[in-house]
Amino acid sequence: MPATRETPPRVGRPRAQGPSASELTPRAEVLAASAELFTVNGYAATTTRAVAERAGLRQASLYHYFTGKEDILATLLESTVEPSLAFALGVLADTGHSAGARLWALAAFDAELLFGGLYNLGALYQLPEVRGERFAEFRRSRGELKAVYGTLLTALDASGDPALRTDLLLGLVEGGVAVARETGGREPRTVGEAVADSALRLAGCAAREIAAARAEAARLRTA
Amino acid sequence: MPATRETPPRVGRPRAQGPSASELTPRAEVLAASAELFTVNGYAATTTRAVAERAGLRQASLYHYFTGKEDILATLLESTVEPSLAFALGVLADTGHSAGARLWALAAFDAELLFGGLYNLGALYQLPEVRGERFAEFRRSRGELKAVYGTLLTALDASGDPALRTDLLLGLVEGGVAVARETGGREPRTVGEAVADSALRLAGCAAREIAAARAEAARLRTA
DNA sequence: ATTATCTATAGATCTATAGATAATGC
DNA sequence: ATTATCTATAGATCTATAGATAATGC
Repeated sequence: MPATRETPPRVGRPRAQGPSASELTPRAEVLAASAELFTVNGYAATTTRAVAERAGLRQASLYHYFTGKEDILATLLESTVEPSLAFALGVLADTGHSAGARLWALAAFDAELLFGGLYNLGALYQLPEVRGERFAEFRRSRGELKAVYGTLLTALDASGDPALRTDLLLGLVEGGVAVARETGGREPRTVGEAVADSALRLAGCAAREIAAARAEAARLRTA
Repeated sequence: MPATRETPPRVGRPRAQGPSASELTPRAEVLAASAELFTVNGYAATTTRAVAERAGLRQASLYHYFTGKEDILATLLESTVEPSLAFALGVLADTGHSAGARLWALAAFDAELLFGGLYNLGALYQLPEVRGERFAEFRRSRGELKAVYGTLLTALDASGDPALRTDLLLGLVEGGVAVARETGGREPRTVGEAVADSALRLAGCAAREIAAARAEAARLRTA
C-alpha cells in the first residue's frame, strides 16, 4: 500500500474534476480529506459526499476504496496508533536503557506526534463508534500501547493501583495534548517534552531523576 | 428552574405516550435522555426523534423547551462544568488551607464527578460543535475552571511554562477519567483520589507532601 | 386565556447500490 | 480485459415550522 506514486499510471476512467494535483494515492487522498473533515466538523456530521468532494472524487467512488464511512475512520485510527505502537515496542525491547529514559522517550514521541499532526486525530479516540466491531484492531493496538506504558510505569513505581495509574498516565498524554491544542502557538517538540516530564512526575521521579532520564532519552531517540 | 416537582400541575394537552413516570421536569427529562444518547450513540448520530422518544414526548415538542439540538447540548455541558466551577471558586477563596490541599480537593471533586456520572459527559467536551457561538458560555466557564487549576498549580511550582503545565493538568483530570472509564469495576471515590494524588505529583509534590495535602483536604472537603 | 402538547409535513438531505463508461494493458 | 471512475437513483431518513387540540386557571 504505497502512499505516493511517481509516474501516474492513469488507468481507468478519468475524474470528472480533472486529475488530482496531489502526489497522493487516491486512497491516501480520501484518508487525508477524512482526517480534516472528521476532526473539524465531526465524524457523524461529515457526509461521504463532502469527503469525496475534498478528495477530488464523486461520492460513489469512495466505495471503490472503502466499504463505507466506518471503514475510513477505522483505517485512519489504525494508522494513528501504528507509529506510536511501533516506537513503544522498540523502546520496550531496548533493555540497555533505564525505565525512566524509555518512558520519557515514549511519552515525548507519542505526544509530539499527536500534537504535531495537522488535525486532532486524538479526539476521534473518544467517538462512540469506536466501540464497534470494525474497531477491534484499533482497540487492540491501543491496548498494547497502554500495556507498554504500564510496564515502564510499574518498573519505576509499583505503588498503589498500577492499572489505574497506567490509565491516568495514558490520559495525561492523550488528554494533555487535547487541551494543549486548544491554545495556539506552541511547538510540538515543546509539548512533547513537557508531557514527557509530566509523565515521569506521575511515575514518581524526582527532578534530578527526570533530568537524567531526559538526557539519556536524547541518546535513545537518535539510536 | 426546579429540576423536580411535587404535585404535577398537568396543564396543557396530555402526552400521547401517557404521563411520565419520572419525577423530573420535562426539560430535565429531555436533558437526561440527551445525556444518555449523546454519549452512547454520539451527538450528531442522535436524532431529535430519538431524544424525544426517550423523554416520552413527540419530536416536535422538544422545540417547546429548546431552540434545537445544539441548545440541548450547550445546556448539558454548562450544567456539567457548573458544579466543578462552583467548587473551584470556593476552594480558591479558601486561603486558610494550603495550596496542595486545595488542589488535591479540587482534582478529587472534579474527577469523582466526571467519573461517577451515569454517562461520559466529559467526552462531549471534545465535540467540534463546541467551537460554535452557542457554546461561548460553556467555554468561558471551563476556562475559568482551568484558571483556578493554574493558580493553585503555580502556587506549588512555577517552574517551566506554567500555562502549558496547567493544560496538562486539566488534560490529566479529563483525559484520565476518560481512559479510566474504559475499564469497569472502579469506585468514583477511588478514581477521584488517584487523580488527585497524580495532580499533586504533576505539581511537583513529594510523597510526604501529598499525604499531608490529602489529610488536610479531607477536612476541607467536609467544611 | 394560557399552556403543553400533539399531528402533519415541506424541503433537504444522506448512504449505498446498480450499471455504464473511458482510460490503459495485452 | 481490467481498472478507476462516473451517472443516476431508491429508499430512508432528519430538522424545524405551521397550526390544531386538550388540559387547567380565572
